[in-house]
Amino acid sequence: MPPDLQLNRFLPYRLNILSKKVSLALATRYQERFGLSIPEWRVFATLGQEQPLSSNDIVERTAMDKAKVSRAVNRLVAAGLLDRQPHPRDQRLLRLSFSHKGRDLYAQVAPEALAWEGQLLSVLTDTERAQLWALMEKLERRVAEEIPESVPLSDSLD
Amino acid sequence: MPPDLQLNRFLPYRLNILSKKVSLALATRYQERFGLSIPEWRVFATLGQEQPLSSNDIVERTAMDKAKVSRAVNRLVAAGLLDRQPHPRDQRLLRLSFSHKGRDLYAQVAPEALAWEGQLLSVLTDTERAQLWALMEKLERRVAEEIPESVPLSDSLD
DNA sequence: GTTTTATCGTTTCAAATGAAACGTTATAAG
DNA sequence: CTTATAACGTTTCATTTGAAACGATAAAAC
Repeated sequence: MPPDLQLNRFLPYRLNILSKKVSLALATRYQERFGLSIPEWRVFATLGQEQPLSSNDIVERTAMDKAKVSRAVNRLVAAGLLDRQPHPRDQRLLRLSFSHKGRDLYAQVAPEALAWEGQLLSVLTDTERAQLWALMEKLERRVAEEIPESVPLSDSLD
Repeated sequence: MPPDLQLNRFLPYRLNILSKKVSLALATRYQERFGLSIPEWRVFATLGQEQPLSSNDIVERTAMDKAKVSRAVNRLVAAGLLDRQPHPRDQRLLRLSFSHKGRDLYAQVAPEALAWEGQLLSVLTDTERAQLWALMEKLERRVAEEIPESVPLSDSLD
């Protein structure tokens, strides 16, 4: 008798597919309209939260690989969207922040991302949205207990 | 005034991180214990649902790239876990199914995956689990409407 | 029946990835 | 002070990735 593993009722599987679809749908938009790759968008949006940040801050906040962050930052700096300055007290750190151009772009991108999310969430009631956040937080806390010591969250987990 | 995009309340971002963490936690287990890579596990688990399947069936069911499926299938066949036979009526198709060894391995892996999922879901009540599935299904249907025509779901969506 | 056209799975190749090594700077230990 | 250890960000390099080209088969159009 085979074990009853119903894949479409298996959380890791469904979560992966949902996450991919959501990322793709969104990525298609800002790729086409703003020329940002996914890693670039992640870095950019993270800086929208708080500035300045070091590369390592961004690694921690996004669960991205540090090499990937380094490359995304370089592209953003080259594109004139970020300023990169040495930290005055610790020369190992970078102080990353929006350039003027970056701030302008963020002012365009962020509302659009929010609007898109709003469309997506429009299928849920307020109660359901609250449930969704609560459930995701519970799961995230639970799975955090399981993850072996600070293993980097690589991309190719599919 | 900056647009208020709170990243940790932004669904695509949180979904991505949760999905990564879940996949990683699980992957670590079957990688170490059974020597299966993530793509291999996906193919393997899909065949656990239904047999025989063609490579293309697996592509559709898993949202994986067809080149990746092709490579994973080859490794599984080489490892003696799958049988690959030509389809009698359509020579383009493969008939993939578990070998004897594959069936044995599945009998080991599947219960373990289910048990692990059970541990993860143990933080949720029955009601909450039902909510989770309902919410995910709503979101998935909604996002499916947004996805441009049959764009493949690539891996590097992060 | 012959000629498109489409489908399946593999292979190719350029790009992306991430683990490890590296140079640099800071901190801790001696 | 000097040496050893740690942290930050970049670079290197082998591997993985996936878009596109491909060969082979089947279906559709003519």
